[in-house]
Amino acid sequence: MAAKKLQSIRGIHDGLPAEVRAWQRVEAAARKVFGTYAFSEVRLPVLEPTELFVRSIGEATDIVSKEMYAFTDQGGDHICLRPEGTAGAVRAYLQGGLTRSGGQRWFYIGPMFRRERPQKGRLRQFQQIGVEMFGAPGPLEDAEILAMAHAFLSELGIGGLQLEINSLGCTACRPAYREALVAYLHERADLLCETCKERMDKNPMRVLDCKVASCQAELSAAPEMVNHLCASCESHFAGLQAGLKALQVPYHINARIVRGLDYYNRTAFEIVTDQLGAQGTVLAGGRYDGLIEELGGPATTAIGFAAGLERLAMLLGDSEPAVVDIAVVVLGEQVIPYSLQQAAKLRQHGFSVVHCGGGSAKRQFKAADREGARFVVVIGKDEMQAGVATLKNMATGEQQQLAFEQLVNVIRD
RNA sequence: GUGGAUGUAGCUCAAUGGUAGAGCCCCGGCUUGUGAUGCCGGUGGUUGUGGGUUCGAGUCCCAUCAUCCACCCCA
Repeated sequence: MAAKKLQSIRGIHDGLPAEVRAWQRVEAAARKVFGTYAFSEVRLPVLEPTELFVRSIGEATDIVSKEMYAFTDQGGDHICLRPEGTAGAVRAYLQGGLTRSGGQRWFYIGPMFRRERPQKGRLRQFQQIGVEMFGAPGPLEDAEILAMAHAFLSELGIGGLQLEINSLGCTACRPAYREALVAYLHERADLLCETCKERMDKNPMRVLDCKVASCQAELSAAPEMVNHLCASCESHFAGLQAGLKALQVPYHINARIVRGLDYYNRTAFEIVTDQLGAQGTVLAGGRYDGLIEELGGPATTAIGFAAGLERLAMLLGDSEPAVVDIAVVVLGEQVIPYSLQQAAKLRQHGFSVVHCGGGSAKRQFKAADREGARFVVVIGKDEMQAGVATLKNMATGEQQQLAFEQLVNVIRD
């Protein structure tokens, strides 16, 4: 070992083959399901101007105030590694001049960066699968987006998930609710935990999802946003639920759901599991009707969500081993060039083929077994001269001599 | 950022302050062209790193790094 051990940065992990296979299962499900809803993939920059997140997520949020990898580059520009995907998507939507091109339905898959204390299901570089819909006026779009999220997770076959929805109200009704909540909290301030006392004025809605049991007890009678919605938010929320019922998407209302990012309004939702410890949110999102205007575009309704790729992959259970169809075992130095040619031909038929590299038959069969090869094609001097190969089925142990054309058909079955 | 637990072979783990081990993996052998079961042998560790205490430290102390768990936050 070298003088100094070189290792990855804290909280930033390598995607080794077994893990990447699990990721690919998640990605494949996303592409398939999102495709059926006519969403298109976009690939957006990892590096963005720091200002973008300050203006969208909000300066006071933890993400912006202490978790961003932000720095000044050699030209003096303030840039950062993106901590989430929505702001960049909006920026691209505006920059791409798409505001007059009708509604946009986008999804993306890629790394995000947040300098948090690492934990299970919480990394400093992690991957999100995100969905954004620009031009999504009504509750119908909310219901369809949620149905799509539900279909995506169903496609993955993950059980034990729960969809929770809430309404955060809008600029018309939220301030009054907020006042009512703050008043309620102040009445019993001395019964709340220390962090909640701090949160009470800074971000009172956050108190609602405090995990301290005594706080939750005090909150049982707290005013809930759902009961303070203005008429239009009220009907929006009702419309969403009607849509979910029509689409048979199971859900329940959780008035405690709050979003950490400033730009959300009305519909907020989370899909949670109890199998991931403290990091149980597997997918979350909501409506953000004000953000596009906030970033300099025309007033545009929008809704989206993001799912944690690693978290989903952890719920998948053991992934399938890599598939190897054929291992080529070659016996005799002089047969090696010929065996290489035959391996190449088998690959042209679309099989995954490993060449065992010669040497003793025992060594090569052992290697074939380790690779999990379904079949072994044995080529020795005799086979070469006769233009055939010995095909062994590794599961059954059966073995037969066949011409290459026949052999291809046997393996296909 | 706060609190707690843990770092010994590639992996999972042993080792009353007194010579660092096992299982699995890997490599080779048990007749000439046959794996996954058996038998035999072999490679592989400055015990995360740096200090300290001690005649002597994997073991005790301090620091540091990393992982895990919880808080916090969030996907």
